[in-house]
Amino acid sequence: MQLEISSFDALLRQGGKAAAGSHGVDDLVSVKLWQNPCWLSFRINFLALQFNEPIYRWIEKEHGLARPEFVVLYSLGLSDGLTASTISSSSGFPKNTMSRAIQKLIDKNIIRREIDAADLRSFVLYITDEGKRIVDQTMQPMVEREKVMLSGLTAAEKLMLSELLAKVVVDSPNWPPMINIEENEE
Amino acid sequence: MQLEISSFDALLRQGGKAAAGSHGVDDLVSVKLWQNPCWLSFRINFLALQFNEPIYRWIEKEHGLARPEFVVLYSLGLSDGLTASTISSSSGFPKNTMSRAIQKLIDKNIIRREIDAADLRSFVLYITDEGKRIVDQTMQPMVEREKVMLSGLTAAEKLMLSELLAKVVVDSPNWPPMINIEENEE
DNA sequence: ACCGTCAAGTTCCATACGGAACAAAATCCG
DNA sequence: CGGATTTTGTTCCGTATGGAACTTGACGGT
Repeated sequence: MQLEISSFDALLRQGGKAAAGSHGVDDLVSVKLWQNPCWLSFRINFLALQFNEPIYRWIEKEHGLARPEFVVLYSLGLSDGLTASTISSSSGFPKNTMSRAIQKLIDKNIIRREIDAADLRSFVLYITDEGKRIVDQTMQPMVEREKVMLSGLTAAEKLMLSELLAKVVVDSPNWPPMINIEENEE
Repeated sequence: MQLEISSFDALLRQGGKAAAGSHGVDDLVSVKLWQNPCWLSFRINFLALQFNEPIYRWIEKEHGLARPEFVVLYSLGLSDGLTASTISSSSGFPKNTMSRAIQKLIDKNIIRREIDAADLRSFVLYITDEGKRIVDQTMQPMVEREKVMLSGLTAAEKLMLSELLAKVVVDSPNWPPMINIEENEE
């Protein structure tokens, strides 16, 4: 069965092609940009990679923290006093990976853990001064990397992009969970 | 050292907050949306996850293909006759991971490999009929997932988002490679 | 108050992952 | 031409990963 491609869908995935020309970008990247029914996921994944790869490589080298560890640390930097499961669900990492990361951070005195009197199963996590220091030192390269990635956009375009992405994220709780597109086999 | 936050940066990361309200979205997600100096990377990574997680779970279950395998297959579906290294560099997966994925796909008769007479080191990869069948069957859920994710945007907004993301991707070859933010230690 | 169910974290274990070393072929360059 | 260098792809190997089972505590209903 061939998919029907509406002309608007075609328009969508060609978005911005006219203005782009063929500057420097890799051949296969071009194809994935302009001849790809899944334009959104490619672009998002590509950009995520462009951010994550250098940043996490640098953090690993500079501070000895793997990605799951840094995710925990960064989350606490934004909002101290979280629990493991909260961080797990907001970040998409499974809870056992988070559990190990938390252990390592505690061993390194980067975070600290207190028993939650209200729920003896869970612990509340707090960032230490050492942890705050690391967050401060990593924030600069991260912000800088984002700035570089956005340097091709005008101020108005950056604002527009920020708004559109936020709007999609905010809408995410409304999406159906995509359990079994085809329930009808087996 | 505290970072200087310009008022435009603050505006940027608050992009779209007024219109959003506080609908359903998780507490920590809210914080990461609105109180996060790295608004771009969070939003991008969050959305990538929302796409990848259900899709790759479904592909694994339905077709027995892991993510690196499917990346190879999908790339060939868009542009047949690629080499391993091309796919590796465009996707961000290391070449040994791609190598293994290619082996598995060949074993499963999903792709096929021919010697490149012009360069005896490399192989040219082609998708088989079975491979085409799988691509056809997976395209529908993937496109559908994107459609769902974008359902909160108007047609004009979708087009704008597509253009902005494409523009950033096209600009990526111009970014400095971020080798050693601070060259001056060790 | 008790029992079944659910939620938070940990541990176990098989496997996938990716860095590094490697072999073979192409390319560069004097 | 011939040796140094780069590129392509594979293999090796230690480690991180994430599914599943498990422990402990909370919760809901009767």
